Amino acid sequence: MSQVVPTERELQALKILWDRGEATVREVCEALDQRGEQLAYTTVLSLMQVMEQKGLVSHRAHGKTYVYLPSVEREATVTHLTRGFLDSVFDGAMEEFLVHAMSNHKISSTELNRLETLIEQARSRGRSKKGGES
Amino acid sequence: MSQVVPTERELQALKILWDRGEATVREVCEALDQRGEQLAYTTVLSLMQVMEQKGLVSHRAHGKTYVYLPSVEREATVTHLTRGFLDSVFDGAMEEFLVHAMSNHKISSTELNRLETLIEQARSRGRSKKGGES
DNA sequence: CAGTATCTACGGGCCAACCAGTAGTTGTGC
DNA sequence: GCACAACTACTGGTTGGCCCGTAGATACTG
Repeated sequence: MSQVVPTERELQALKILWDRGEATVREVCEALDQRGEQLAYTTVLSLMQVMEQKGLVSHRAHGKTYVYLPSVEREATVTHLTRGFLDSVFDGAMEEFLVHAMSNHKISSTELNRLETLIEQARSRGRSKKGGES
Repeated sequence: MSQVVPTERELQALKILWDRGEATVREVCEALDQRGEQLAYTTVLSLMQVMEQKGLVSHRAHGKTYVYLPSVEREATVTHLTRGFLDSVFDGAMEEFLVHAMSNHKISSTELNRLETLIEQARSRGRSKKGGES
């Protein structure tokens, strides 16, 4: 099961589907256009077909056109990608990442405040939360 | 110049070089072995050659063997990889990442405490620290 | 009906990453 | 010198991601 991990392009397409709920090839194509990625229509079509084959999206027919919708959840996918990143770059240590992020002034003071709030929330949630698996 | 970004395998090799300072192909090969990655000697050799060509490492001759050393800094490389990840997954928003990380109980309470400390440090550094670019 | 527009299906080309084998070189021991 | 061991150089093969063109089906228009 282990969730197929989307490639860069596939992720871009997924984002569009997640935002809209569903979309035709044409719509994905245009949305990509607006984000500065100009691709031939058939290129996007191929992308969707590959993604469907991977189980990332599914489609239903509306007239002669296909309407694609995501079949993986945004949260789960992002979690997967994040874990992969942390594993490969920081040997899985989230803390290492945070240390790195902090010491690189990538975070504004506004975000620091916001971060503290998040920590508080995480603490209170920590009580009731259940442990899943890897 | 925009720094060449290492692939997964290349990153593994770089980590070994960063840890040791320098290493021969044989040593990299064995280090990889210990981390569960069994690769033919010539495969690792090829890897190093490609990396050198990319400017990720350099070598000096010691007898008939080459001793490789990293020519990119760990910090810079990690920063690059991190930025790439944040851009592609979170549209560059570090905060989004943190929100995601927090709400997924990936962080233990011990780490939460540690994180608070980091925030404090970041605040005090924020004063004296100078901003770089971008 | 003829023409046009739009969609899907399929196939192929290109390139980077990855893996490894073979050949050639060099050093060492006897 | 000769055999052997270890190293580098070079070449090739496989895979996956990415991009797109052509062909075939379908619907719409005058």
